[in-house]
Amino acid sequence: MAGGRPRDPHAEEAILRATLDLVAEVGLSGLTVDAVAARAGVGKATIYRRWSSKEALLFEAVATVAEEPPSPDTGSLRDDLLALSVPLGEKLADPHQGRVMVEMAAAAAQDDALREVQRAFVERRRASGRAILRRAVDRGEVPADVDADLVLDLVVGPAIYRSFLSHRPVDADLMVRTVDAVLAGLAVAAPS
Amino acid sequence: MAGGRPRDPHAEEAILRATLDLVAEVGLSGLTVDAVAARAGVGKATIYRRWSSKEALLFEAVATVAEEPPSPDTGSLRDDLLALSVPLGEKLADPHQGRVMVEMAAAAAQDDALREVQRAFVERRRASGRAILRRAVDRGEVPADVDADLVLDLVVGPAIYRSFLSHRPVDADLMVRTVDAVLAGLAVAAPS
Amino acid sequence: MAGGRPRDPHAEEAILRATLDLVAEVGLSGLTVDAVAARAGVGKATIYRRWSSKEALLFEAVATVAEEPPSPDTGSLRDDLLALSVPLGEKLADPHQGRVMVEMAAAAAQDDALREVQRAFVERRRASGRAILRRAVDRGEVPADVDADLVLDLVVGPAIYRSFLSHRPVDADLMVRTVDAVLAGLAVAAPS
Amino acid sequence: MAGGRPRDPHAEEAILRATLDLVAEVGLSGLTVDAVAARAGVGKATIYRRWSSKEALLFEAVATVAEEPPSPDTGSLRDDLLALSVPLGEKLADPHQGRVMVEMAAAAAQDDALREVQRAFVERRRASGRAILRRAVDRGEVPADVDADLVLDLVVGPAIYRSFLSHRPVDADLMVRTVDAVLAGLAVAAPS
DNA sequence: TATTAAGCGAGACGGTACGTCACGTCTTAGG
DNA sequence: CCTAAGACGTGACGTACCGTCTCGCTTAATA
Repeated sequence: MAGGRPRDPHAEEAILRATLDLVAEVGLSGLTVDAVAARAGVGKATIYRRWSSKEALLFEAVATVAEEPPSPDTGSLRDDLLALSVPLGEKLADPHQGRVMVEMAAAAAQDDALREVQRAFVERRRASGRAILRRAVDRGEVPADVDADLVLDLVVGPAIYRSFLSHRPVDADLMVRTVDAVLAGLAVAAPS
Repeated sequence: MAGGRPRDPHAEEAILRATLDLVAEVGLSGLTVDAVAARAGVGKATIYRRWSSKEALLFEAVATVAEEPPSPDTGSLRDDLLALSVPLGEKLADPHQGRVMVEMAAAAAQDDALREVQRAFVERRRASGRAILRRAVDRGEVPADVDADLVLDLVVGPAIYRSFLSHRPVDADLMVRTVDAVLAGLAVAAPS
Repeated sequence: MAGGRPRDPHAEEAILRATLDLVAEVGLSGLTVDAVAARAGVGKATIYRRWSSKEALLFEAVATVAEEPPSPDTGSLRDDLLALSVPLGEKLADPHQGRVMVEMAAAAAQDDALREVQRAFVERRRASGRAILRRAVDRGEVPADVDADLVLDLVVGPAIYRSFLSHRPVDADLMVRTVDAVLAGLAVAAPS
Repeated sequence: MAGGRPRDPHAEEAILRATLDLVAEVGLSGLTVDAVAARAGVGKATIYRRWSSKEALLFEAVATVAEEPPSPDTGSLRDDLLALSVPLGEKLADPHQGRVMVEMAAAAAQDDALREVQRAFVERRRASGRAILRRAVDRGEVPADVDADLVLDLVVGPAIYRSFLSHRPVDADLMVRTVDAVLAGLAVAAPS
């Protein structure tokens, strides 16, 4: 048993593009499936056949354009961490992207499936961060028993906190000072 | 001309209570103005007369029940910081409250007025935190040029980041390890 | 046992005037008590203290400006009837007044009290018409057993029917032809 | 491009039936679109997709159940006219139907489109009446230059006037006496 | 003259219905 | 079986009026 018309890949592409365009224009909360369908020149059913909700659609659309997490290996822990955190800071500093990020976080908070998607998305970036720390351990820059997860939380947390909750500006300088403060803590914890 | 029947404070109270009850039951996204009105035994217009949106209503309801920010003065920077951060961690660890927090953050991201309310709310807590650091400076625990804002971001950020974005558990232990890591950084920055 | 402030006759007058102005502008269905109160510079309670509904208010407002029914006595039945019917035709021919009349009829259809008011209002005009016919009988113009009520119904009915239901124009010529046709019927019923 | 799901004729039917049921129960003014939707098991949008107002809906519902205008041909002008007017009299005599009729007239007075609908509805009945008179002319019962429109206005007007405005009872006897009076006028106008 | 009961403008109150919007599903005809 | 189009039932939205109810004032007639 088989056959039937195959799904049109053009439709998929058009939907994702329309989604990104619209979310940039009106935000996640202002996004409507009707508008996506109209913009993409597609029936609503064609969207729901592929995604279970507009949030799921947005998550995939965002994933589509998200570049691979950077895996920097500059030989310096500080530079590696900055290569990881500065792009995040730039994303949060952009009002559009920052708003969409917190709206996605809110959506994920209410839906187990989306939460898992977002967790996995973040985890991929964290894996890259753990690799950075592993190399730093190998180089002797930090003690072997460093709590990599906590270090990453400390590097990333302040920017998230500022952007999502305390509504103070995020910029590159913040990321630098954050990394330096965290490294200071690692140094004292591991004196020669 | 001044006249007119004054607004009924009982209605105000009933609305806020109904809002809190309902948001605890169904979350911000599941909250409807109709339901609040019904639960409070109030007409919808009575709600809209006071608040411009259900988000604004929720913000005030939450502010109403929010206890004053703790102003601990234990004589120890570490204990003071924990007194500040552990209650936040507990709030985030509760699925209900954590979800509502990120939903409120998303709402604030889309509305200037709400953003300002949230910013002020957070700022009051941060002021308490800056006082803690000032006292620590006075005691000589940390150098006078400590960047209090960054320290507070580092203390709070990881928990926010975990709860909102990376969806890993938050608990008291996390708060302790975070504070200790931050203090380690301060120590090395200010060696005797 | 004592007084209390007497009702302000200025308020009464202002309310009735505002009602007539507004009903001319927006019709009975578009009339709101709030608007009447605002226009009259009066509290809503001051209106409800005097009238039980906006329809009752309108009925009294209209009665206030309604001139006394004409009691023509030209010596000719034809002229007397025309003196009675032509002004009605003019009222119906005016789109504003015609619309308000049918709206008032609809309101009266739903409310016993208003129906009685309207019935009495019409009855006063009919009494004048019956007097006309009585005089015509006295003059020997028509037989003594003429059914005055039916004659009046025949004189007035066509204009009402055209205006309310069949939506064809009403004009003075219609009233003349109607009266002449009715008189023709009377003549044959009372030959020489 | 033509596609799209066709409108469900079952919904249409259910809506019209619910409308008639409800208007019989509560009258036009007591009719609510919500109630129609609930009774018909239909969403409100499904109603608004087809009709622009509850009045428009009612007009169509009434038209749906209105029997074709009688086209009597008894060979007698008197009997033909009675065949036309007596059923109208019965309709007006019924409090329910009479009330709805005047409410519909009031609605038509305020809306051009509805007025045209009602005008056309009445006109169809009037055409039947004109045919009656034409045949009477052919038979030589009345002169060729009879003003058919005026005759019909005279036959129908009194009942309308009584029901809508003067609030006196309408019954079959009234219709008979009206027709006889009108015929008397025609006879004198056309003596052998 | 002091009291007092009712009226006053203003406007908030609990309701009800409005007409709109977006949801996610379903039903067409056609490829 | 997929497609575009678009109607479907559901349910919340924010608005507009309804008729009632305080408010803090007059304003006269009564005691």
